[in-house]
Amino acid sequence: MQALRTHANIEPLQEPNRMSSPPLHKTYNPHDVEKRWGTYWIEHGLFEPHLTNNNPSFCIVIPPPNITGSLHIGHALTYTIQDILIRWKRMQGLRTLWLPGTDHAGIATQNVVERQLKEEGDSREHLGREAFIARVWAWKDQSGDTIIGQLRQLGASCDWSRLRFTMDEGLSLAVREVFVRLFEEGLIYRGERLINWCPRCLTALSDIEVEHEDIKGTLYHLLYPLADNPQVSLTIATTRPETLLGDTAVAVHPEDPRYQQYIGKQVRLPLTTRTIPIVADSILVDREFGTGAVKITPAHDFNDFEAGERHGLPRISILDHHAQMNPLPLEEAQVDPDLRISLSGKSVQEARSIVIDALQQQDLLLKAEDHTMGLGKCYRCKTVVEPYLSPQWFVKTEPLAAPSIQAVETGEIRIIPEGWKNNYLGWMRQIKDWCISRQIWWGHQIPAWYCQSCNKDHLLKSPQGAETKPGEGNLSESLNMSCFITSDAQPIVSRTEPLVCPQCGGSNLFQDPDVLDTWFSSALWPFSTLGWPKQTEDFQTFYPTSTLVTGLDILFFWVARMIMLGLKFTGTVPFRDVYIHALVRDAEGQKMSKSKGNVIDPLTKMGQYGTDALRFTLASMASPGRDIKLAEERIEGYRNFATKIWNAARFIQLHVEGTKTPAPPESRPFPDRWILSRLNYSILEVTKALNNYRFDQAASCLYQFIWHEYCDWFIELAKPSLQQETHPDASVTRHTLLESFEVIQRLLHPIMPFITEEIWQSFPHNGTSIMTQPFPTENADWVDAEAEQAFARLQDFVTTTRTGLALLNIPSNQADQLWGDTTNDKDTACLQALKPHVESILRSKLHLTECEGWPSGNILRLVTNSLTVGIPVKPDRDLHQIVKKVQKHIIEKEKEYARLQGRVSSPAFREKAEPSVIQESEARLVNLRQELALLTNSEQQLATML
RNA sequence: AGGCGGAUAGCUCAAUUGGAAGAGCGCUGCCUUUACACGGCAGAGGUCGCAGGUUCGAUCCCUGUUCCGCCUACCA
Repeated sequence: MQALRTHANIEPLQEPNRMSSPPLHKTYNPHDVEKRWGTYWIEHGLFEPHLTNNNPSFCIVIPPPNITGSLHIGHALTYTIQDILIRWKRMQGLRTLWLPGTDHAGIATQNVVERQLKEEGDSREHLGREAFIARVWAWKDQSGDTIIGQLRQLGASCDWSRLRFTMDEGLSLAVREVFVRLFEEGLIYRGERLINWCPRCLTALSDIEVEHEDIKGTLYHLLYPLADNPQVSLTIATTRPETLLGDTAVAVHPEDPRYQQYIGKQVRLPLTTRTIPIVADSILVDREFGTGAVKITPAHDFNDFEAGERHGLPRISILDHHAQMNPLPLEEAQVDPDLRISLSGKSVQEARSIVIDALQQQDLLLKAEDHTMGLGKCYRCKTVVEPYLSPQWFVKTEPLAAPSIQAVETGEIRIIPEGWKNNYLGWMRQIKDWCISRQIWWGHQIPAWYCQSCNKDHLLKSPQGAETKPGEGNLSESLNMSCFITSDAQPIVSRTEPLVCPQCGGSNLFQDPDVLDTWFSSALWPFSTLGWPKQTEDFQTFYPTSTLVTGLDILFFWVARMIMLGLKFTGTVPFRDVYIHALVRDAEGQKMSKSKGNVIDPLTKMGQYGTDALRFTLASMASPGRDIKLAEERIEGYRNFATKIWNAARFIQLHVEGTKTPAPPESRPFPDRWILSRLNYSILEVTKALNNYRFDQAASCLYQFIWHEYCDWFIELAKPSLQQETHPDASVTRHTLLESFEVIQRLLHPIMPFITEEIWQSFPHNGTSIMTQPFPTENADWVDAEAEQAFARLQDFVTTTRTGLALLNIPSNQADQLWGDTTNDKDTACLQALKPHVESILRSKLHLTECEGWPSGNILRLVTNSLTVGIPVKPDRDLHQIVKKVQKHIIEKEKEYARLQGRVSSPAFREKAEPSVIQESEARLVNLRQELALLTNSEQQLATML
């Protein structure tokens, strides 16, 4: 640790200079303070790592916010936590880098710009691909960095000179490199699969981009007559009757006695002229559910798709990319002509009621019952997602998952809190292939090209299902119209654009129109941002990164995939620790959303209460594994804390100003030794908490120590000696005040960077910034158990005395006035009666040796081992209240006494409990007996006076 | 449907190899004492979700149960 202090990034501790610094303003104005130091830090390059030394590195890559985003409270939490870690490690002398950047957020950004175009009466299709992309870039340049500015406001000490964007040249290079290598190894493939399709965004989505929601639906029981005996029908249960037009089989359980005789026969598919087979499938069919007979619609249901594969069934897709019924496939499906006409162009909902009507007319609808079912929605636009058969690109994930599972199992990557580990492992173990192609324009276009000559038979397939050959119509127009490239086309995958076809030498090539899933480039973030695939200095210094801080919501989207691709391409884990923090909710525990109007805007709160207050609030509530319910009062409370610190600083400044900075004393009075010992303890506690990612514990420890020990006791005790210059302890106290307060600022700095910098700078100091001062470490010289014990007794004595005063309703500030009062008889009698009561309270808290001479006049004199104090008192003449209190006290004590006596007299307890426990219990019993005697006595005396 | 987590003061949350329940906010009372009323001092307030079990002793361990939250999932 000592060695670290000499490193260039950290300024060694020095005697503070004597230069007079401007004193703190009378009132704390967070806005001024934040503005001043926010700029200062950047101007002095304090966020940049110093590469010239050999200290260990510490690196966090930022979870890149979307360029469409603006800072919400969840961001504020995650970035505050990261900044706390970064500032702390930087102060500890590590080569520290927090690498910032933004994500191009494919679908989200495209949606934003498309919405703008719509307002202008324009459209993406009308603009064309190139112009549209140019338009998105223009939008990005204009408002894409909003959130970066807001991050700076938050005090985030990112190295802004290394700002990255997922579509930067370097990052795009990494994307291509990874894509090509995965393709070459057979880990990326194309195929016509059933995928999740958003009919509004007109693109494929991966499994995890679909949000599930339970809705109330209907389970329809439909009759499918046997082809050879229409008198007999199978009853099929379905929630989606409209898809029956695409049925290609009916499945029953092979061992279901009800249906065994029908297996292999045909049914007539209602509303069509087709017949379909009855197959046996034990995987698809649950005998208990519905009727035990299931329709198979391979093109519209994921299970049916798989069942279709097992039985070699054809797939009939009856919906187009807008999830509307389309004439062409309906004709292929041999739907009744009249129905075909009425269905054409209808949405799923409309089609459902038309189909139900038609079935009813033919008496083929047996019944309809309520049924809750899961419904998938697009995570970007909340539109109902439709399973859709289309050619897409996939990553084969299983070979990538195996090492990723191992990395977490062996602890090479730690997930904190550990509870989420199983979540990760469970998902990884049953991972599915990752659909990475998106039918949008904004993003990394897939580096695959097609030769029109080599694929001349069927190259394009329209969303309506029609296949066209190259040369028929305008190619680029077709691609604009969301045509798919058929899955049997041969892609040429390359790092650079090929000029000629390697097969035929022809030059009629065009690039795959799809772009990659946004999360594909995010998955490379920890190494692509550091320069990979080049072996840059940054990459070598900072990779693998140290800690990844994120919310649970992107564990699978992002974290899992970073681990998979990081291991695959760099051979090592991308980070050591994954710290997963909670989600922020409002005070009622509701998820914050604009539509609910319960959004707490961090920027507003920062303006209102100060950034430090917000940061401290977030830190204090970041307990692991729990959602954070943010109540505004908490921010207010910590704003008060900031004010308290400010005023403490002013107090010290006021009393040290103009005096010589005191030399370190040879010996200190015990309150000074006490506060240093407590400070040392706090340093250990805060460090321990930060080491364990317990930001809540660090915060509450700081709060408790600074407010309730340093301010409430130490500063209060310092006052008498500071206020008279001749006091023997004045110089020592000044030194202790200054010294400990400076350490406190450094200890607090990671959480409250602005106010601590302001205070630190306004005190005598040496160095550029508190940021580059060493984080406080343990100081064994400060440990003083004796002083702590002595101080605890003092605190107890003072507190108890004050309690006694309050009990007698004596305002402490009236003490002086009362001092000379003459005593009257009634008061004396009252005090006499109360004596046992007060004494019992005092006795239970203090080790009183005597409680003498009381009442003597109206002076209460208390004597303990070390102190004698005389307190002037005056009883309340209305005794009723006091008697009530005494009686209540007695009841409580009696209850406790009974319980304790039961325990102590139990033979089992005596036999089995530890001796120390027995002793303790017995001692307490004796104490209680005494107290009870005193109290009862007191009560009786008081009662006679009423 | 499965998995995980939570249930402790009016609110938000701590703590505990099982042995007298703790903070903050809020509330009540007193106090404008030259750091701070965004303050000080004191106080009230808890069958530690419900029911069983293990134990001399359970808020803590076990079983069951009820709510709430989250994650995963193909029950048509």
